[in-house]
Amino acid sequence: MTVTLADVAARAQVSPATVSRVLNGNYPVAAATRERVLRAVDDLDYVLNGPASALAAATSDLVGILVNDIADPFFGIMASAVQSEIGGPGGRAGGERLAVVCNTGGSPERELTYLTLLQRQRAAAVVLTGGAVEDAEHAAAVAGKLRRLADAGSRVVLCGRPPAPGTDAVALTFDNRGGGRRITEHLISLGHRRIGYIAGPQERTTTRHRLEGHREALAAHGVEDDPALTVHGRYDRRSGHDGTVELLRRDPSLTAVVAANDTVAIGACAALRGAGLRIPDDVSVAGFDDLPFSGDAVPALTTVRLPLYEAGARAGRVAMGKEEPPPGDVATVRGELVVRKSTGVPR
Amino acid sequence: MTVTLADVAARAQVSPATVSRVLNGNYPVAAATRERVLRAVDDLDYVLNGPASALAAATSDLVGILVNDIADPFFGIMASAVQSEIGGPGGRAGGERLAVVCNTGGSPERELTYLTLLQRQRAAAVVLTGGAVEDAEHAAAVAGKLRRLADAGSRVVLCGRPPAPGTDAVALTFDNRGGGRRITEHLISLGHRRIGYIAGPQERTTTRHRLEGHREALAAHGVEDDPALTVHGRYDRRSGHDGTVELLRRDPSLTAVVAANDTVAIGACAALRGAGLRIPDDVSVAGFDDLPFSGDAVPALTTVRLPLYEAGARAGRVAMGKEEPPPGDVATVRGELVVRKSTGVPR
DNA sequence: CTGTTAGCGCGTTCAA
DNA sequence: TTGAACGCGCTAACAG
Repeated sequence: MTVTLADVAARAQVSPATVSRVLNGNYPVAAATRERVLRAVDDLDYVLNGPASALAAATSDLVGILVNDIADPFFGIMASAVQSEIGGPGGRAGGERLAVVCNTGGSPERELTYLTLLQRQRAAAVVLTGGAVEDAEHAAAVAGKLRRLADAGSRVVLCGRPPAPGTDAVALTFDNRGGGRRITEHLISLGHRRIGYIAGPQERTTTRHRLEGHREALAAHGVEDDPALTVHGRYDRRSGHDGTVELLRRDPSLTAVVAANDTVAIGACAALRGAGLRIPDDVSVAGFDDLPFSGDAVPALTTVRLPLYEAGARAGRVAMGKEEPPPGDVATVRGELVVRKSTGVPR
Repeated sequence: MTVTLADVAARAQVSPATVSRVLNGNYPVAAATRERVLRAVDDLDYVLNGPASALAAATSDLVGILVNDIADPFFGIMASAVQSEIGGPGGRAGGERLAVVCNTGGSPERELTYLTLLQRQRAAAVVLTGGAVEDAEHAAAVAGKLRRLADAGSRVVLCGRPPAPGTDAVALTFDNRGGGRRITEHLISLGHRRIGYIAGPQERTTTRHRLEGHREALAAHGVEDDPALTVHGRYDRRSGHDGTVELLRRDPSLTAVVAANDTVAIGACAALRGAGLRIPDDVSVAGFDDLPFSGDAVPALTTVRLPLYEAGARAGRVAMGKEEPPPGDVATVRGELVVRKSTGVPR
């Protein structure tokens, strides 16, 4: 039915072992023989059987990339960067590796499910992107999975995610706290004192770190941290809209809104506009991440730029063993304040 | 080292076959025995060996999803929809299927490479999203790959892509031509006569179909189709910006711009604003797709809504055999005109 | 309902 | 430099 290695061997008049060797290029093979084999492969339209190969070699060409939301460019950009680094030569049997982007939807259970699936597939490497869920039990379960993946030979890299204690996974962490601090400092320096904050989901590390940075800035400049000025929601536009409506209800005198990320900020802008407020004349708005659309928003969004592509690419290289892990297996990636048109002096 | 099926069998005091049976749930097993096996699996922290399983069963739990650009929500939305339908029960060994999102970057070579990789992995199904490249040689190569995938037992579904002649792949096609016609008719009905068109890459089906719809509308209403009013570019913001600058240079009197998609439209808006023109007072702008940000743009974008999520979900179900393929294996998915604030009567 | 027996297709020793 | 033989871990008949 389907053509196998043996068929190729027969046609090239060599042994199956020889065919395997030319395909993997791991052993010396006479040039003439290799020619013959390659021709047979071509003639027969032979495609290596991945599972069989992986079984025999006890490793596969799969590289898993876990993302919270594949429809969100924040993750899409990192995923495409990781993927750009894992292709090319270096893989077994033909040189190409298969990037497997897994969409967890932010669900802890699905995260674990996918890690199991990748372990089952004997993935060559696994890259986890985005913040982690702050739940002791889940964190322990993830750590266990990561440890077992590593034991089985998979390289594990965290991208934009804090280190996982109890594992030796390499972590490229975003400096969310520092970014959060800088964006709020920017607003304070403009003269804002009543600053609303629309945070992400309560239990995520990214949410907490950005919020902590915000509070650090308030404290450092002696600005009151009114709990009523912080609301939580998801990392989407809707949350920005609804959160802003709520903040405005609680304190109509606020002069600035900091959003958990750019998508949330866009929703905030919509809500402010809906309330008849001008940006930044009446209320300033700040985001986080600097996604592609942020510069095109009207007004262009002041935000913290995270080098998503660069971080993803580095994670990919580390996962492939093409780059040394950072000292201590942890690197912090800073975000840069980008001041545009959505922030100004308070009215 | 790693625990195998045999280890589980030994601990549960049953044969390996029985363990396999409870794991796959394909054969009747006594409740007591199943209990015992499941406990042993748990005790030993056993994880099925995917490659071995796939080798023996001659099929895998992998489902491939090909996308042109994973960082583009257009594809992200479809991919997440496909993926939402392929999980759950029905897969082998534990019920979960692994969605493999493959990023071709729009490159024909990578498209072929990924198809080979998926064939190599004996993927259970493959979903190709987005337009096809219009190159006879490449089309033939893809058709050949798809045929071989189907022969090997993979189900092949095209989502938002025209049928592939010479294959029996199911196609859920977007009515790009009809959408293109409706958006331009909308502008004509508002009174526009000098309408610029920023098309996508020359050689893609999506580009051609949308453009043809545009021209049909012009012809149907006796509006001159000036070749100078059409420019080509990529499906990104930059192309929208640059294309608009060029169109403005060629004809400063144009009153409307139709963009290849919403992302391009956003770029067009930025360029118009940069030229000191108001939208829609001076120039109307229309997009295509209705991505999440389109309603939040300022002004909110008039566009053609494509039911990306629904189409992706349907493709996923068909790929899983959960839904019957449409009659003739081809279904056309219509886009709906969404009139918002970016279009108005010409100045 | 369960155990026994063969492979699935390939990589990798060990000899030659 | 090449071939022969074995086994990777699992599933799918076939018995019982």
